[in-house]
Amino acid sequence: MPELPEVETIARTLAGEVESRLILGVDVLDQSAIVPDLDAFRALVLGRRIARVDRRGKLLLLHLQAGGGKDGGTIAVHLRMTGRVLALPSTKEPADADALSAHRPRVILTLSDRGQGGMFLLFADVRRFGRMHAFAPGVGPGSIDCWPFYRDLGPEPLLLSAQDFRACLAPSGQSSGKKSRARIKALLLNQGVIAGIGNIYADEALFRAGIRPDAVAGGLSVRRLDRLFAAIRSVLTQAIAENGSSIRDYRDAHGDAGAFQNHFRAYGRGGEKCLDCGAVMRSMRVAGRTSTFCPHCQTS
DNA sequence: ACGGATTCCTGATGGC
DNA sequence: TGCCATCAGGAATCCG
Repeated sequence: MPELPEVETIARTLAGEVESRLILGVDVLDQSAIVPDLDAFRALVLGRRIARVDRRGKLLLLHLQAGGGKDGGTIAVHLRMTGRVLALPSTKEPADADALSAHRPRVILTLSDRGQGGMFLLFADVRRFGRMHAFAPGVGPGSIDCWPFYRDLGPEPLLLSAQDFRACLAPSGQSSGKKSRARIKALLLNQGVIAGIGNIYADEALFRAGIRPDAVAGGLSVRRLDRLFAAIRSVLTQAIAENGSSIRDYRDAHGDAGAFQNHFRAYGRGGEKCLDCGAVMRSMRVAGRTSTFCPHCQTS
């Protein structure tokens, strides 16, 4: 599933292929893939230039430019489970059509020639959970800054101090004085608390920090939270260096798989032996997700 | 108000 | 071999 390292890898591999190109064509093969509706989406992106590609949390962001270099709004792609964004060079041959449809695209953007031939940007997604959102420039209704999911995203884990990490896990507005019973894994998966962590990297970070996924976050010591923060940074950094984790569907913009799945120590290892102590790894459901941990190495 | 459960989707997988 | 139930999960939404 595309989490922070996967989306970062897609952004990096996509940037070199599409930056500075104009969007000349918008083909929507599945209208449920886009927000807003077809006419509005087309009006927001057609003729715009892709100025820059980057990422915020698990969102892939295409920053657009209008005529005269003015802000042209943003395309935000959320890949959810099985989404892919691919850059495919145009060959100007009739075979192009077959090559594109083999990827089962939901949306195809036809991009301008930059001197080395044209390019297609494909959004494909077998499970159809993902979305491609188009936003108007500036702030105000219809701009990305007013999209609640984007506006309320928590901080980037790789641009955060240990102290700020502890602060964002602390329950906000505890006016009643009641202690939160939220599980640590539920908080890590909550994009409004911290952005970009999904099931894979939550399990991997908790394993490396020696903390059970069902531990109550409010009961963890400062020392253990600092250890968790270090584990999150370490696992995300390593995963980016390995171009992400490809379990089944994930590919970068060139269609290449990542390699961090070969370094999993917790995710998907239920019933197998712990690589640290040899105990049998357990799986349980926490925050609605399968969560795998070592009952010996990880504690509440 | 908080936190858990459900829903949306389709392909892979396992049991019989 | 074929069929059917089960599972995977991010985030919106529903519910106790």
